[in-house]
Amino acid sequence: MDPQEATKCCGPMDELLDAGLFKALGDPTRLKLLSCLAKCSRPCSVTELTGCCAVDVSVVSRHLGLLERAGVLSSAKEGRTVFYSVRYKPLTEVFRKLAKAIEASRPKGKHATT
Amino acid sequence: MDPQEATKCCGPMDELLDAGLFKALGDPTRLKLLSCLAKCSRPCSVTELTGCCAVDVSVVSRHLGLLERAGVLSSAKEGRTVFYSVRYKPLTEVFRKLAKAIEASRPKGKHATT
DNA sequence: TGCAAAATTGTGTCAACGTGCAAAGGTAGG
DNA sequence: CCTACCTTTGCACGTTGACACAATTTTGCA
Repeated sequence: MDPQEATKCCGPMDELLDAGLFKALGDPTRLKLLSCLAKCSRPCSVTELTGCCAVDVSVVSRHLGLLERAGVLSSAKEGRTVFYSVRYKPLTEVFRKLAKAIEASRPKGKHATT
Repeated sequence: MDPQEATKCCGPMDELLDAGLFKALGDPTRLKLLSCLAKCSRPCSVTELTGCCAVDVSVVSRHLGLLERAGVLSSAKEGRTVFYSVRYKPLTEVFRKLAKAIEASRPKGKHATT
């Protein structure tokens, strides 16, 4: 198949390759927040999470909001504090499907797959 | 565990969460190139890949170079044309490990995992 | 040797992004 | 009410990133 034709036909990868998700994960500070949140294994507030990285609270708030809009986190307001949690299921699913799709599109034993 | 402490201890996710990789995948044009390359199931030249997206050849060249440096693609020069291929194995592995790590850090049956 | 093709690199432009600081919502408690 | 706390938003600044176009390099071929 030529790349020209490949553009038109859409395989299982196309709906999985979401630029928004990857862009959200493409920042060290946001990655740190996600890692922290995952290691805590519990919902954390914005102020708590601010202790994870060396930036202002306002910046953390913005990052968390972005991660939520990207589908990485979920938030739950409780009084005046907002608790963020990792959306484990969807995130796991996306990466698992992605691995599967890439694996599937690999031409087995035809080309070098370095 | 508090986010403060979580910052210091490094779990299996920390080495997997590479901002460089996600940043490389966080652009629609680059994603299109990757998708095209995967659907073709064969190495493609820069000129060929240019047919995939509506940008200049120079831009495509830069994108492909970036994807290669990020570990997504591999290149093989043949005469005056350069063929790019998807690095299926490492890419699949990263996403599979990522899915595993996120799944593992999920607190089973304790909090809502929306 | 000269020319054409393929790819890269240089340069300038414009939008998007990350950040800090200050101000502004909301919300619980005295 | 009034204050303190948590969070969000507005604004300004500097950096990064994507892009087009032109020039350059490298290679194959007549």
